[in-house]
Amino acid sequence: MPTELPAGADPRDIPDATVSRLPEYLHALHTLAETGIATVSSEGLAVAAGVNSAKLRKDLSHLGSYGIRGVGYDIAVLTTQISDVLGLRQHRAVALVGVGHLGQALAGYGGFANRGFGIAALFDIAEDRVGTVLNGLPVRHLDELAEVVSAEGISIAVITTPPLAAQRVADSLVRAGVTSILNFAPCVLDVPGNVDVRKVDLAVELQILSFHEHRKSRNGKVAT
Amino acid sequence: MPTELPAGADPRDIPDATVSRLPEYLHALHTLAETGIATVSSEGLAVAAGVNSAKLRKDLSHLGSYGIRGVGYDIAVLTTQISDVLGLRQHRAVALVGVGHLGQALAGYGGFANRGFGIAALFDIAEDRVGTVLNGLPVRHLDELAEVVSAEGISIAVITTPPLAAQRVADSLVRAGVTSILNFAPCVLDVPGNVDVRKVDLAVELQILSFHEHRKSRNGKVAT
DNA sequence: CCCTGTGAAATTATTCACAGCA
DNA sequence: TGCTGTGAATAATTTCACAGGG
Repeated sequence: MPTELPAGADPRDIPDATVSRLPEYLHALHTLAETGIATVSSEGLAVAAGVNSAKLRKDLSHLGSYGIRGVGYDIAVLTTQISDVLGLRQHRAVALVGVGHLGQALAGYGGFANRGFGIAALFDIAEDRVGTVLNGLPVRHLDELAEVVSAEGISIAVITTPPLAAQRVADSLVRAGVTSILNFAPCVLDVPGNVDVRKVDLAVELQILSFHEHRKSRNGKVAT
Repeated sequence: MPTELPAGADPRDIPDATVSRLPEYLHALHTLAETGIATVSSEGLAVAAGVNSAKLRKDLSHLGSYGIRGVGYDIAVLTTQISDVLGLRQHRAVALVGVGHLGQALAGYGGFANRGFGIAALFDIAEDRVGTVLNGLPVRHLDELAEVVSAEGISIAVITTPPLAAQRVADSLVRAGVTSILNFAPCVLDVPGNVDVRKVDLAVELQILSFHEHRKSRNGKVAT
């Protein structure tokens, strides 16, 4: 048995849809924990996370059984369990490339540190940005990437560059050993199969909302 | 009621998964148009958009048939068609509430204007922000929301406030007549059923990547 | 022929509904 | 009795594979 598998849950078997909701559950658990209560029912947690309770129970069942029938879930236990599955028990260092407006906003975003992440290094190529200090972190030149990634043990990076630079940056990141990328540049990245990419495109989100607006405005009946 | 549709595509019948990809196709089409070519095959467009061609064809089939067999799609025609379905032929005014770091970054994000959106108004409640000017737009007090939303014909809003303020802001937006919300605050919003909410949570995206990192690091094989 | 459009099959995700334990 | 965990039913999405038009 090569890799130790703690109990019940093989990460390989957790469906993507479930994985994408686990962070929401974790966040809801943190919020509930602050109110001082010790346990929560699937219905209570589901409401706090904005899903229905059947889906929540099914999701949690993929992690193994950690609830108490007739009572609910122990908030501390479930928090630990989900953090464990998500790999958040170990602090993860993140590199951010592209210190424009969005990059600066993310670099200063308090929400990361509270949730298991720390921006460990900032990179850019603009002469007037390299060397400045942001939130206590120096902005380094992209040329130092490989060195810093290795020194800081970074495996996750965020790209907030203009789209034309993004592919080149992604190539550098991959060469430096980064294996997960969060891409805010509106373009498709071409990376090796072992590298995970998630994309956030702000304009796309608005366009999806636009579709729904449009649909609503055609609301009345459309006669044949 | 008898909501029958005249021709081509009933927006009601376009699956969510397809809607969420249409903006990507549109973006890819714009990029291709800049190269000067007039038509593109499903395979070519699929690569540009980062999906496989069967999925792309199935998606486009929901809009009606706009391809030419043996040739591909006319880029101009398909661009118009998708823009139409997404409701982007009419310019949509967007309000942004919460002019912190992220809000400022979004207010200055050029990507919106190019893609059919304009930030039409900025709101905040902090004394030292209200009255300042950002990118040529004045930051108004949240109290003016209803008035401005009505005057500017705004139906879409972006929330970039701290989570504790977000629900209150959402309530105000709904009262003012906004029916689509893009929420960057890490919290669940409670809104009426006719209001669409999309949520973008930056920490959640990182946590999902963390899961995949964690999985990779347990790499060795676990025998069945 | 080439490439679209699409039924049919396969896969994935959600919801139901209830057995069984605390 | 209340609530979890889960098979079974349903729904949504993706993929296959090929008929048929240009």
